[in-house]
Amino acid sequence: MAHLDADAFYVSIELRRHPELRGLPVVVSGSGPRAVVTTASYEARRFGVGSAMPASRARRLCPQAVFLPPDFPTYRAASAQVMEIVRAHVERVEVVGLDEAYLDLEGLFSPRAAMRRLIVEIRAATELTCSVGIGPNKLVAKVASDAEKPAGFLALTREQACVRFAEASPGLVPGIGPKTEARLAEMGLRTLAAVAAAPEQLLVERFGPNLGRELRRRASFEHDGVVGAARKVASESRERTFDRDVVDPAELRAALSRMAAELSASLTANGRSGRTIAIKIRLDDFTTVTRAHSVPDATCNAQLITAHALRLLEEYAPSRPVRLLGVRVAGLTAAEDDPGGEGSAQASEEQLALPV
DNA sequence: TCTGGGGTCCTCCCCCTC
DNA sequence: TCTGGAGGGGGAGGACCC
Repeated sequence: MAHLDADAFYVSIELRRHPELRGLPVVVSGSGPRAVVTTASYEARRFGVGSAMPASRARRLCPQAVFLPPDFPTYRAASAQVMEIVRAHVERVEVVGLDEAYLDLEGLFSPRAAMRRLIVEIRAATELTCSVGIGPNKLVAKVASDAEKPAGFLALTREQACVRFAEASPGLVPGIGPKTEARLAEMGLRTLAAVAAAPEQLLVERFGPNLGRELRRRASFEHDGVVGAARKVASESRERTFDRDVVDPAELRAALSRMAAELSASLTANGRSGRTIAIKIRLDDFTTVTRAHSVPDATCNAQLITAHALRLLEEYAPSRPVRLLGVRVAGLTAAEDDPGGEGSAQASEEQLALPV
């Protein structure tokens, strides 16, 4: 299997339109006071700027960097172009986000040569460079593609991956995040080799049967995931972090109503509807609360989603200033799964359920 | 330093039903 | 009639990913 990952994707696309910025530190980020960095060029990364960092901090670390706003429609179009080229070379492709994909290389005569040709073709057609990792499973392929970025190309067996990354911290492996890494460190397990060698019983006692066993397998680069098709969408949401914390209930209601209308429009346009309506509230101290309510029939109706969201907000009645507010519809069914649902043309005639 | 937006999956707990 | 366990669904929170 291979993992293909475009290098600094958003920044690279911006550099196509702004070639004069090549070689300079460039950062793609939002513009508000609470924006975070979406992508940084490798020149900016040398100053310590990285993804998900507050843009304010990025400016302090690298005041000379050029900050550009994200342009997602253009990134989506570029992604589609790249994935079209990938699909012309490989039959089974699992796209993950805009900038990466897993490829099933089974049956290819010369997988490495095929991947070399693919990245040359992507570069010629799009001016974008990619890194590629090849391995016996998705986990090895993913870690291998990250190992020598940018423009990396690395093929490893599982055993080679275990040796090469033995001393790396557990967080190198996808699925082991900062929290799990910290808990492992508390147990004295600070490297992948240490986690792989830890008694399974110890990990199971600390993390439970599922995660405990999975951690040990991942640290040993064992993985049985297949290159699959895109998963069904399970939920859709709209959320917004306010530029300043909001106390006024009327302002919160207005923001929530706007987001509910926007979400409803998107669900309707995509023929989706869902049974669970939820709100998300982040307070000024960063505590995050969710409240949800399930209705008997799947809906994408703006009035209904808004009414339930407002009711959940009213019941929670935030006791502190609100930093973020959001609305989500989950338990989605597509129109073709649910021909009588509100995603269909009959929706307008349907009796609306009142919030209880 | 002060932490986005859009998602998925897992776990725990509670309640209801059988 | 009462009690207890199993199992499912919903709700909440958390970890993780791009």
